Amino acid sequence: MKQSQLFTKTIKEKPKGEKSINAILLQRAGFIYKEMAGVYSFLPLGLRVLRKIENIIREEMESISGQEVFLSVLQPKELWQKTDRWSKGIGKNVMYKCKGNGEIGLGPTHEEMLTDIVKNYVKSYEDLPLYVFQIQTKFRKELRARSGLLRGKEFGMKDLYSFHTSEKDFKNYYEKVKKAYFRIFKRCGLEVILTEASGAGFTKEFTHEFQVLAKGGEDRIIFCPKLTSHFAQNKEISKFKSGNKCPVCKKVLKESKSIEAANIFPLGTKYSEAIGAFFQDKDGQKKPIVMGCYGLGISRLIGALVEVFHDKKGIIWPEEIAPFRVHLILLPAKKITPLKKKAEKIYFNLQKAGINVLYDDRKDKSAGEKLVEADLIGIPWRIIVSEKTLQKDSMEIKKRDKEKTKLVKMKELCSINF
RNA sequence: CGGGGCAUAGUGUAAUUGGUUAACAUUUGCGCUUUGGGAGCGCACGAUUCUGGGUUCGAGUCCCAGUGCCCCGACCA
Repeated sequence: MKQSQLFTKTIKEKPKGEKSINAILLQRAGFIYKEMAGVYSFLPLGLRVLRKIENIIREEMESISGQEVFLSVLQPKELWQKTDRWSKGIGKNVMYKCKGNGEIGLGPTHEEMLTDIVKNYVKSYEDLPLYVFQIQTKFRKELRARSGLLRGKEFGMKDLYSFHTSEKDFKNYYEKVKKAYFRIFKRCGLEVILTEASGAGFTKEFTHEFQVLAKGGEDRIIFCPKLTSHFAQNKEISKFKSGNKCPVCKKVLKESKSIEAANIFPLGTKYSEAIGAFFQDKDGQKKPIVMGCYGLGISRLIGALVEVFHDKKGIIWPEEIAPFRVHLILLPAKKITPLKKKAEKIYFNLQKAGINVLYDDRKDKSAGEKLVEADLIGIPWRIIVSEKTLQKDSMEIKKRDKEKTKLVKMKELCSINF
C-alpha cells in the first residue's frame, strides 16, 4: 500500500488523559480510534493486525477440527432466562430495546445460543464430539473500562465451544486446545504462562488462563520462573506467595502483573441441561451433552502485544502479525526521479514476491518525519531509498528492533528472508 | 458503584487567580528556502472555553447540577 493513500495520520502528542501504553501508541500511530471509554474503531493499520491474528487463530482452530460459525449479536431474552443468566446480571448488563421485540440481549458470550442451535442437530452419540468456534464482537457492561484495548465494553473475541459424550472425551480435547493456544501465541510472538484460575462458578476444579507478563496488566499471578508453564496460579486463588518455593521444583516463586489473553474451562452439563441439549448414547440412554468453553480476546491481544513490544519510539510488531512486513521509505532529494523509480521497482518486486509493503511515497515530508513515523508504526523491516543509497546503487535495510543497518543491492533483495 | 483528578481551535497546552480583542505550539492551506531522525521564514484558515442553571457591572476563571474522559478500589459470568 502506498502511504500517500493511507487516510490516517500519526499524532505527535499523546492523547489527553491516556496513561496506558497501548492506548497511547495505537492511537498515535493511527491503528485505532477511540469512540468512547472502552470502545474503539479499528482503522486500516489496526484492522490489518486484527485480520492477521484472526487468520492464525482460524488455522489453529481448524487444525483441531473446529468449525467456524458466525452467530447473531442480538440474542433472545428467553434463552438467557432458561439458564437464569438474564435476571442475574449478564443479560441485564447490555441490552438493546427494539420495538415489537421488547428487550433483546446484546451478546456478551454465546453458550446459550450455540447450545440451542446444536440441540437441533445433535441427537445421537454418533453426532459427537463437535467443535464450533466463531470470531465475533462481544459486548459487556464493564463498570470501569480501562487501559485501552485491555478492558473494553465492546471487544473482539474468538470463542470455541466443544460438545462431548463424556467427561473423559472432554478432557482429551481440553488438552488439545491448550496446545493449539500455545501455537497461536507463539505465532503471535508472545510468551504466555498457563495459569490456574478459579472455576468462576462453572466448576470446582481449576480453569486455565493464558497470561502474558506485562506491567500494564491488571491481573496478578504467582509463577515459577524456571519453566514458564509448569506452575502458575492467579493470585486470586493462590495459596502461594512470591518468595515461596515452587511446589513442583522448589525454585523461588515470583509474582508479576499480567494480562489474561485467553481462558479455557469446563462447562459440564450446566448449559446442555438448562437448554435441553441431550443425545442418545450407545446404551440407549438419554444424556446431557458435556461441554467446554475456550475464549481468546483478540482485540485485547493486540493491546497486550503493544504493552510487551514497544520502545521509546513506538511499537515493535512481531513479524507474523505486523500490519505490513516491510516499510519502504523514499527519502526526499533534489533529484527525486531516479530515486522514485528505484523505490517503485523495489515496491513492485516485493509485492510480486508476496510480501506486504507499506511504501512511504509521500512528497513534502521531511526525512526526519518519515523515519520517526516509521518507528512509531513499528513495521518489522525498514528499507530506505535515498541519495546516499543510490550512490552505492543499493538500499538500506534495518530491522525495527535492531540498531544495525545494512546496504543491499537490488539483485540481493530476493535473497533476503523477510 | 465508592474515592481522586481533568474538561479551552483537529491535536497538545496557556490565560496575572474575576477584568475587557482567549494566547502559544502543532496540524491544515499558500509562497520561498531546506532535504538522513517529527526542518526554517512569512501569510492565512481554525473556538458558542463540555452542557444547563446561578452569583457579578463583568465569568475560561467563582457556586450548584449534569455529562464525558483518565487513574485507584469494588465488580469482571
